[in-house]
Amino acid sequence: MISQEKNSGNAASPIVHAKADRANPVTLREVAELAGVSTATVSLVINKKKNARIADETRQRVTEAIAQLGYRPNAMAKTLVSGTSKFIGLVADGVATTPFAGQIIHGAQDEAWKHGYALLIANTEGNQDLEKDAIAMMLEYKVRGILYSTWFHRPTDIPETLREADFVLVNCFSPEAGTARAVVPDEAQGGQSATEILLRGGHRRIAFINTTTPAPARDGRLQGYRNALEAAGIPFDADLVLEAYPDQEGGFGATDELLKRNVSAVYCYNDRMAMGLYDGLRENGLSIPDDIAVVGFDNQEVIAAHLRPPLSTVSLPHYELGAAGVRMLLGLDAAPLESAVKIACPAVERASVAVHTAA
Amino acid sequence: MISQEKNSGNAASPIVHAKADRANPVTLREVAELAGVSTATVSLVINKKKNARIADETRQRVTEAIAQLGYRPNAMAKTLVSGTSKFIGLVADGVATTPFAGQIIHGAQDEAWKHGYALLIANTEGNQDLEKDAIAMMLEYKVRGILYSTWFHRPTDIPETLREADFVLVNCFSPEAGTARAVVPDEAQGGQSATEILLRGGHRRIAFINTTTPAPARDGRLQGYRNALEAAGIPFDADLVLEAYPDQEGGFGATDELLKRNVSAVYCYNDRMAMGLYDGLRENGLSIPDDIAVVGFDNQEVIAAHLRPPLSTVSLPHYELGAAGVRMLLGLDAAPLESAVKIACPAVERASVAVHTAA
DNA sequence: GAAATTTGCTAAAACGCTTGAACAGCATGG
DNA sequence: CCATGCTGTTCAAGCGTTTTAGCAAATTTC
Repeated sequence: MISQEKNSGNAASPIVHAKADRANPVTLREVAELAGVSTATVSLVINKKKNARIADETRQRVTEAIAQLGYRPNAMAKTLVSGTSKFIGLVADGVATTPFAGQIIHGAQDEAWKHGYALLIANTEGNQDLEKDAIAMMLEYKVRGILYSTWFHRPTDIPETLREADFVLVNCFSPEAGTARAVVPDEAQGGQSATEILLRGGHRRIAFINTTTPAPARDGRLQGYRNALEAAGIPFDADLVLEAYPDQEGGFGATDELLKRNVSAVYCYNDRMAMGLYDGLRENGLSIPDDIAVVGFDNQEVIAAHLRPPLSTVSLPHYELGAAGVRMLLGLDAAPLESAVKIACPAVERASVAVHTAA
Repeated sequence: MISQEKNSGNAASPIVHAKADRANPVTLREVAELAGVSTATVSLVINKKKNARIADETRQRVTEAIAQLGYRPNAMAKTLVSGTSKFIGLVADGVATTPFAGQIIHGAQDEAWKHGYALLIANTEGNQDLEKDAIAMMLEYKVRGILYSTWFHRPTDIPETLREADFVLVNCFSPEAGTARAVVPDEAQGGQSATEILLRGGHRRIAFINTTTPAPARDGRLQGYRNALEAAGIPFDADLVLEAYPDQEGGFGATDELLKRNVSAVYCYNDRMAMGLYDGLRENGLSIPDDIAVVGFDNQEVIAAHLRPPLSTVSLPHYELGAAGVRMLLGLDAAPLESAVKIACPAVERASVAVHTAA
């Protein structure tokens, strides 16, 4: 009476059951009809429900029908019922402004996938309106949660709407502690590791060319340098800390000042400065690592691995940040509200620091 | 009788109407109740239906109710009804293997967003199974279509399942012509532009250091070189075409051979080779651009813009590829099946080629 | 061999929304 | 004043799933 769909038996339909048409996808109902069971049964079979009692023979028939029709579940319908999707949103303020950001996406995507989630990304280029829209979109699509990431490590304000979702800050943190979960690189440990590469190379007079731009990295990387020296019993000499704009030109330009310091090794705030410094040292007829050893920070592959000589440096763990963000979001990793979780920056040793032989 | 939900008037519910609880989102129905209308009306107001006749006063009340409750439509429910989502899938074989890929994502994301679509990305790292799963997932989420992209320009096989969706190949193409829409960089034009930079610089004897690795780029960039020479009336000299592995070491290693050719300018297959060549030329005491002018290809920012001197090169239009892919998918741009659409590689002139004064 | 239990399956409601048909009330035209 | 046409709104079906309660048949228990 109500539904005349079940043309069970009564001729007419020549069972053509063609494969999914792009516009008319195969539904559960059609599978059920072909298998001669109810949609409930098909659903139970598909989802391999533990305590569902289905005869092997039936299960078999359903499986065949599914294969025959090329059935694909409609995730939207599923989500409607369950209330939350298998999406994790990733809001980035610069997907590709830097080669780095890609790695955050990459890490997040891999980890999300591992747990059955797909990544929904939005690039906002820092535009507040776009950001708001992006978050709204994600909320509408019932994402499981949102990763809010920045392309360089910095404090950030938390957009109002973000609080409507479950979220984790990635590569950034809230200035007001205790209000958001966050994961950031461990700059101090990184700075320490960088310095230690040089210490292991036998160097005692080590300069640090820091950036002029205020950032957590600036403070952290300096702190790491001091910690390393202290641990090695070398007094900190403020005169050995220079500052320059954090790019090639900055590194190049710092060469002269550096040479006045009479050091045997330099730790640069980042790889780009190191790249500039390479040019500067070369112009002064100095060779790396024999005359001066150099380490950078960031491990920007295209640069670091291919300079001549290849640059020893410290990796910014972007991939790991993305992955850790997802784990924290899903509650798989501890995610304290009080302070950001710090991810280690592993040292990457290459030829820009000579191996220390004997004492 | 059927529904006892409409507690219209009959006491009991103390109209607390709190704002959206994360677990219990506000629904259309609640908005309707608060505004004292039916859900149909609310829906009509929200979607600003053209031929819906709604009194201004009603419209007003609904709008207020929405604001008051902080209502957010459930996109999944919407999609269920309409049949297709506002998603565009992007399958990439290396999201961040290279800084490039990020730009494809970026371009696709911006363009998609512009048309009200969100990007669903999946990184497969070339893994076939992952790829299949990713495409399946996208199909289940009823994506409007899929962008299938590779991190370097190359022919590709089209996964079986991809054909179940509307799709466009980005930065790759099908070896069997006429079977898929595709968008790729115009390598030949790029090679020609690169060579022309040198020709404009007054150079006549121009070497080309090509890659040893077979790829459309290898053929296209060489063709462009030949086209440019021909247009300038310079006979092609096979002796001026060298080959090397396409990285810094390759460029560096090609220096000696190059110097035997007695040329005044070099066009390198890519920026990384140019970077290596810089080192090689420097070691030979040659200066760029005075002794030898250099152009690269790819415009890999971190390298090209910051070498000393900055490198003239040609951009791979990754951002545009992503954007064009989306437009083709949505039917906004022509998308012939017969052959891939080619996107121009614009020249980027920097200081590695001196300006030509006088003839 | 009746009662109790287990097995295999289905009916139907629910998820939140859209949309065409329908309807009441009112104004207009003849 | 009846037919007609608007206007503003609601009804109710439907989108493709999941899931709980329930039912008939088969099997076991005593």
